[in-house]
Amino acid sequence: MDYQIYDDKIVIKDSEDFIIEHILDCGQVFRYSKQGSGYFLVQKNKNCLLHKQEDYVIITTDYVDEFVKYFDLERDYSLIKAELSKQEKMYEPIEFGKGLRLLNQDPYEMIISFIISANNNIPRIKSIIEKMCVGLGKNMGDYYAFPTLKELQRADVDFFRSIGAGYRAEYLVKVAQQLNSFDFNSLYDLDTQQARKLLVSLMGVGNKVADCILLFGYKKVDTFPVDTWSKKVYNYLGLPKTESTIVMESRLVEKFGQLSGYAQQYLFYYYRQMS
DNA sequence: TTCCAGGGATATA
DNA sequence: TATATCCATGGA
Repeated sequence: MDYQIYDDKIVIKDSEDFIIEHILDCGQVFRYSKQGSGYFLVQKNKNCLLHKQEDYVIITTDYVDEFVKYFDLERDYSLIKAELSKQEKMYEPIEFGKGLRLLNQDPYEMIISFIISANNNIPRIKSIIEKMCVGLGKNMGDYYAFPTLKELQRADVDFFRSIGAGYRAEYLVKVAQQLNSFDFNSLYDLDTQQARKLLVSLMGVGNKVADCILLFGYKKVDTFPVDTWSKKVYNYLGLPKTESTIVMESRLVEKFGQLSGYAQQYLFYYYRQMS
């Protein structure tokens, strides 16, 4: 990725490998909103502003180093796309979402966010998370930080109900306690299967939510989260019929290997936007 | 009114 | 291990 770093901004030369809307709207991130001609984004307690200007994408932020990592700028997505495009029925989805990138997000934030995502839709997920941040997170002036674990533990079931979490309210209270003894960093060094096993021991985390945490929080790209959209994608790809999501996932990961996570994002974005 | 959304927990066999 | 049922909420 061709980019320049300044004190308070990252300047990316206009590229098919970085398109703001593709990155934000592919379902991996929830804390962003339109602001003027650009987008305002928050991760943990840090923020940035994204906008396109003539031949550049500008990321304005006080946390330049963090967001270079966050936006995965060191990775060459043209290679990933070239490789994936060789697969049948992949050319169109990749062309459609050619500017998306897999963000490097905070594992703890992913755990909480994707517990909320279960059997829910994206606008509601965003709304619940935002209310949670306003209610529990630190006031940073222009925005609220994602609540720390300690801040999260101050909330009870009634609070999570009041922000619309529904039956997930009890999961959140329970998992906030479980996370006291959860070694977040240890998962980076484990293989995907071992790490998944630890994650599904958490309340409200099943296979699919675990896969999202592994993919978006830990960059375990040999995962293919199977949700209601992926089930449609599965048929689109023409794989052997099955009702089992476990079988679907294993066939998808077998098909895409170490590029599974990337494939999943292009397909999810394409199929969801087309519907 | 029913269906659906980036599903998971629980009971049951 | 595999399947059936229940679960809050709000938009379509």
